[in-house]
Amino acid sequence: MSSLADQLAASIQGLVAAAIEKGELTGSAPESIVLERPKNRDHGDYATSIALQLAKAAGKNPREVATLLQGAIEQLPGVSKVDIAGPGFINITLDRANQAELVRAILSSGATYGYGQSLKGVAVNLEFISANPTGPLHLGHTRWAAVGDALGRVLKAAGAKVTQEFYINDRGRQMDLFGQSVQAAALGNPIPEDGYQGEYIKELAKIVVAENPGIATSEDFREAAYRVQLAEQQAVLETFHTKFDIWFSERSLHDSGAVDHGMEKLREQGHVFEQDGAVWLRTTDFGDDKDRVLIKENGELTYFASDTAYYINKRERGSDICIYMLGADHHGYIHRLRAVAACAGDNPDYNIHVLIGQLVKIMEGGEEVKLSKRAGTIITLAELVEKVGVDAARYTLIRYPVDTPMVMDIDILRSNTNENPVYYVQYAHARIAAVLRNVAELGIPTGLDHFDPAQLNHDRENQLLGTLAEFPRVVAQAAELREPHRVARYLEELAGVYHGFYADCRVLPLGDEAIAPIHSARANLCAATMQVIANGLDLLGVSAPERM
RNA sequence: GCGCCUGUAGCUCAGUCGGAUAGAGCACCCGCCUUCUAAGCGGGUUGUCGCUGGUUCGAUUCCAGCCAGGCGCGCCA
Repeated sequence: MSSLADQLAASIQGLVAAAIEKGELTGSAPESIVLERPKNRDHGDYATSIALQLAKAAGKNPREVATLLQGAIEQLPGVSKVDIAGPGFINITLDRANQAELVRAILSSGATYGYGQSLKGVAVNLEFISANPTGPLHLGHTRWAAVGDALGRVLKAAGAKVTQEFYINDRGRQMDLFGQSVQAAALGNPIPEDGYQGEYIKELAKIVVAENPGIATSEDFREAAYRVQLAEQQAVLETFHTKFDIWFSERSLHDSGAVDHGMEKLREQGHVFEQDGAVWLRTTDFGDDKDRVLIKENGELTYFASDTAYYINKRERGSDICIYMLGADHHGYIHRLRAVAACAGDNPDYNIHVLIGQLVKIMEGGEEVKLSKRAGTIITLAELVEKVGVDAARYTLIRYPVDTPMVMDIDILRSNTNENPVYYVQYAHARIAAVLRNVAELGIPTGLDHFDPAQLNHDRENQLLGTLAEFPRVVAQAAELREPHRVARYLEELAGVYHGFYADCRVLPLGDEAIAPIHSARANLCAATMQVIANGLDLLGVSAPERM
């Protein structure tokens, strides 16, 4: 389903091509024409600068070019007026009744309004969080838990086939230290140097001992505590509405032979070499600043070897695009991972996409809460949710682009005020729900056969319709750029426009006023708005309450 | 030294195929509920878009260099 704006843009492109054909213009027609929504509402519903772009090649004044196109654009269906402004902008005003047909489209599409096909048929592997199963998920993981899950939903809405995946780092030295730490806690011994110090280690020790009487070796402690800790992470993410299709164990990568297989594949591609007794991957062929070791001199595999094998494994499982979401402290991995893709014979500009999330600071009571990754004072995902709730936590983390560092103020998130944007959006939804309850009670007919689009000609209604029309574009762009925050920002704008409409356009009959077509029309407009807010919040994994 | 990210209003931040007078919230001031949810709406005040050049009809946006801040650069995991 293409939007009205897309249809218009295509039509205008046809007109430009025709003008060139007829010799009225010289130069080549652009591949596509962009219709933008002018900031200033006096500039119509849509505007294009196409005349300014064409003027030079045509050897004409931009306003002349615009004038040339003006008449033909005016004849297009759904267009009521075309103005030329400034240096040569073409401002288009839509026919209002025609625009109001959008309400019908939204209500019949329902929960899928806004969904598109831009990534149809593309299989995306979305890996995020991927924590060690050696402790609770903390604030850094939480940003990805929210953004990653929202991005997955957005990509699906754009038609992609998405696999959300959590890579469990359950192999290596950190796991051994973890086992030794839990064992020490259970026996009342001091935690080893470099071990895990947090309070939760003691709790794990108690659980492990209770469930496994007679447990003795640090390996057994490691395995038992691993299971408990992983289950806890899974449970917390469940409450945070973050879902994974696959929990992928690093161990399984080795056990299944996938690492050997990956290594073999890289050898075939000719980028593996030996030096100083170790086996290397020549990542510097593809932009990395140094080559990377796959097998150490002592014969052990590096963590990097797992990474490469895992990438190859994802691709062989059918993923076209592998998206990695990493913390800022891992940004050194960008070139490395892209080089891995290139070494495997892939196109790093298409098959792999590394997103880097900057750090999250958390403020409470005017002071920064310090984070310490493996020691005591960790703010965990569970604690954050306990403080502010799932909706506020998710929404706040999602509404900023991930490449900017962000500050979460616990005090603001706790407050039910306008400073807290999630309430602003949810309130709009609840407000509409209340209006529609009243509509039903008064018996105002709302079926689409009672919907007369010509009733909607107030400026506020027009503005609301224009904003609703943008939603599919926003979703497509959020998917394309991997930026779910765009959906959140759009919802804030939509909520604002609705509140403005609500202030000026009464939906229910006033006093003993008779029920008229305008009431049905507005009720349907409200229902359409509610649908779009609900769809948008769903893409963020945030609830859309009927009452607040 | 190399690499990634950031620099927009007093504060927190939006703003990508380059567009018209650079936006929002908070804060500050003033209005609006005896009929739809005031967690709302309307109005007022606030800017060398880090700096310097380049590209062009036009640059906060693209390019180069510089300045400032954050983070990282192991045969660790």
